Amino acid sequence: MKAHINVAALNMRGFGNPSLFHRDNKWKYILAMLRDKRIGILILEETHLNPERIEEINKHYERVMKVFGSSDPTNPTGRGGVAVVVNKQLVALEGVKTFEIVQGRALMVQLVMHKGDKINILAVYAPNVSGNDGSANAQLWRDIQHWLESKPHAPRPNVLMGDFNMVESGAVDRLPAHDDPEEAVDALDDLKMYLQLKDGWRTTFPDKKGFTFLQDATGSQSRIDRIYVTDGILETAREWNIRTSGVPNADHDLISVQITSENAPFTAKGRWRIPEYVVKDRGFLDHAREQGIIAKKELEELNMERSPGKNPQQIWNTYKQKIIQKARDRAREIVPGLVRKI
DNA sequence: CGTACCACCACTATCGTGTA
DNA sequence: TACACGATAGTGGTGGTACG
Repeated sequence: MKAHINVAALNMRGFGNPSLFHRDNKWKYILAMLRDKRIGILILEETHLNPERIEEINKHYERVMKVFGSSDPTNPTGRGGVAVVVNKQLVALEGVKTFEIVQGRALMVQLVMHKGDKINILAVYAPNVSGNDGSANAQLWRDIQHWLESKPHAPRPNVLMGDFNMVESGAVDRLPAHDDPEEAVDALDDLKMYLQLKDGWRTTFPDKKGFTFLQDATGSQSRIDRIYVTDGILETAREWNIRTSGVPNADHDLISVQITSENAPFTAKGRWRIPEYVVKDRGFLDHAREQGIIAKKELEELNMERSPGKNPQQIWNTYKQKIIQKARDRAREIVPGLVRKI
């Protein structure tokens, strides 16, 4: 049984050839990506999908994926558009709900993970800022917040991801470095605070330079594609990645993360067990062996004579306590190491 | 089917002008 | 002098249509 799921986002820059069967159509690359990278949920921007195209895709790829989309109101096949693709072979579709918050720009999907946990993913494609004018970009964040405030019974997103078309800190997220308009940064900040969300990649790599968008013409790079999550999700999230997508002519990279549902085994009320990555850890194994030998020696020295302070049960128990303590210590040491390795 | 065309889209850089 | 702002240019793509 799988407790974790790969979530990814990509700006796909159009549909490709208008025929799904044509070799230059992009959707077969999307499918290949879902399979190769074992992506359960994929967020797409600049999809240029109208309802007819969505229907066509859902028919053609019915056995493997389901697409939920929101189209630009004025030019659905020509600009913008967000979509959420569910890999049917990895994620159950029962109980899925969608909320179109801003047409062609913001679409929320609620999915039911195993054990009934719900995950609410808000997919966004923000307007780009032009020069110093961040007003359109800022407006999207305000529109989303107003929508949420006016619908207190709608789900709160615990994942916010997509193409933000701006960065929070120009010094580290752009090359050459430059800040984006304050209006946009502030509006996103407000929404972040309202939803208690954090930039997962930046939290994991506080000073690292990493970019998701390269403009060939100018050589400038930026990290305008991001994934924000709640603390609860951040705790167990792994594998924050920026990778090439394999989709032709998509000039953004694929961003992804592996998340675990909030009540998943590691943090559940259920019995704690030694994580797999600790069981395989050399430091832990050596310690377990050493302590085992010590315990065995103590047992032999007992020579079948028991007393309240010294008996086989007690020796066994202290042995177990020592191993568990070591496992917890190693787990704490290993996890940041794993993250750093990525 | 491929190609040629045209308007449009996305994103960044740069340059001139006004203001502190 | 420094910066904010607005307009514009530049690059390379897209989608739709027409044409062969």
